[in-house]
Amino acid sequence: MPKRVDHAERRTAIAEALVRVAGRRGLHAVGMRDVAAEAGVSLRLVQYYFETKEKLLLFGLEHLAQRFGQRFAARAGAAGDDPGPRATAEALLMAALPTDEESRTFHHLYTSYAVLAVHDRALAAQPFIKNPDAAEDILTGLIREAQEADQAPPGVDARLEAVGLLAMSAGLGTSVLVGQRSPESAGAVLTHQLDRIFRGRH
Amino acid sequence: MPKRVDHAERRTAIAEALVRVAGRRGLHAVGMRDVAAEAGVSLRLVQYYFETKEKLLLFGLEHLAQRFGQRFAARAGAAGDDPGPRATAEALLMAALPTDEESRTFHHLYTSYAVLAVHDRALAAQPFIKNPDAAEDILTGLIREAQEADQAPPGVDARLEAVGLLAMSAGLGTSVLVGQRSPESAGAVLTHQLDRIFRGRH
DNA sequence: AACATCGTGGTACGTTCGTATCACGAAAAT
DNA sequence: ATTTTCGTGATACGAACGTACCACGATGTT
Repeated sequence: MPKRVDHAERRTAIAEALVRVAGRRGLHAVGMRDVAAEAGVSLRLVQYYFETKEKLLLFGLEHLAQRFGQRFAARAGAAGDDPGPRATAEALLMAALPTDEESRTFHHLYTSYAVLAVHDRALAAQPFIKNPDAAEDILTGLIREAQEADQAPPGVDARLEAVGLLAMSAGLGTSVLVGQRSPESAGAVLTHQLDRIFRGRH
Repeated sequence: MPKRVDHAERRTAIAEALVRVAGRRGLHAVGMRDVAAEAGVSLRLVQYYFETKEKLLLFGLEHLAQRFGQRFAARAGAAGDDPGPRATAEALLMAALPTDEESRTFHHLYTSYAVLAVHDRALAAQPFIKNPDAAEDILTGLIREAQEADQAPPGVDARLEAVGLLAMSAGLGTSVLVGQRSPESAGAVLTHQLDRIFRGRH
C-alpha cells in the first residue's frame, strides 16, 4: 500500500474537502478533523500535508481563487468565440454572483476569508489585493475597448465605472447570500448598469 | 454594594464591550471571558445578563444596528437643517464607508455577522433583511424626490439605482476594510455615481 | 425578625481544538 | 542486505471555551 505519492494532488484534494465542508457549515466551524473526515483521510495526514491549520487555510484560499478564475474563463468562453466587451464584462460580473451552489460557496468563503484577513496579516497579504485588482484592470480595459468601438459613450470614466461595477457585484452578492435579495433581481440591477455604460450610436 | 440594578443599562455596557473587543481582534476570536474582561466584570456576570453566548451575539448585533442608525442620523443632521435629497443620500452612503475607527468596526462586524448568518438561522432572522430594506426605501424616496424637484433626470429607475448604490457602498466598504482601496477613492467612486444620478436642468 | 430574592464571585466540568509524539510497514538508497 | 526515508495510523497533551454549580452578602418583603 504505501508507495510514492503526488503531494500536490493530495493537497488539492484536501483543500477541496476544506472548501466543501466550509461551504456546508461555515468556515468558522471547520476543524482539522472535519476536513480529514470529508477528505476520507486520517487527521494525521492533514497534518502531514499541511503542517498547520493556518497553512491549510492559506492554501484553501489560493485554491478557491484559482477555481474562481476558471469559472470566469468558462463563462466568458460560453459567450461565443469572440464575445464583445459587453458580453465579457457581463460574464465577469455575473460569475461573482451567488446563483448556484458552487458560486454561493465561492462568495461565502471569499467573504469569510476577507473578514479573517482584517486581523490576520498572513491572509491579508494574499490575493485580496492581487485578484480584484486584476479584475479591475480587465473590466476597465473592456469598457475602453467598447468606447473605441463606439459601443460606449466616451464621456464615462472607464476605471471609475469598473471599480463601481465590481463593488456593486460584490455587494449584491452578499445580499443574495444572506437571503435579502434574489439572484434574479441582483442580476437585473447589474444588467441595468451595463445597459447604461454599454450603449452604441454616438 | 449589591443593590437593584438596571438590567438594560448593564446589557448595553456589556454589548459595547463585545463590540470593542470584536472590533479589535475579530468576532471569531471573541470569548465570553474577553467580553467580561473588557467590560470590567466577572465572567459570571456576562452569563447572568446574557444566559448564553448566542444571545449575547444577537443582542450585540441589535446594538450595532441601532448605533449605525444613530450614526446615519447624525451625518444627515450635520448636512444642514433641510439638506437636499442629494446631500442626504450622500450622508447615507458615506456613513456606511469604513473611514474612521468606528465605521471600520461597524463594517467589519456587520460583515462578520452576515457571514455567520449564512448558516445560523437565529442570526439570519435578524436585521439583515429589515435594516437594508429600510435604507433601500429611504434612498429610493430621495431619488424620486429629486426627480420631482428637477434635480434628477426622470429617466432613471429610482429603485434600481438605489439598490445599486447601496450594494456599491457595501462592496466598496469591504475593499476598504481589507486594505485594497483607500477610503478617499471609495468615496470618489460613490460621488461619481451620485453626480450622475443627481443632476439638474432638464 | 425571618425569609426569599437579587447581584455577584469563584470555580469546576466536559468538550473540542490544534498540535505533538510514538510506532510501524513498505519502498528507495547505499 | 542493511539502512534511511516516506506515508500512515493511533493516540496523547495542554489549552481554551461555553456552561453549570455552589456560596454568600445585601436588599426588599411579610
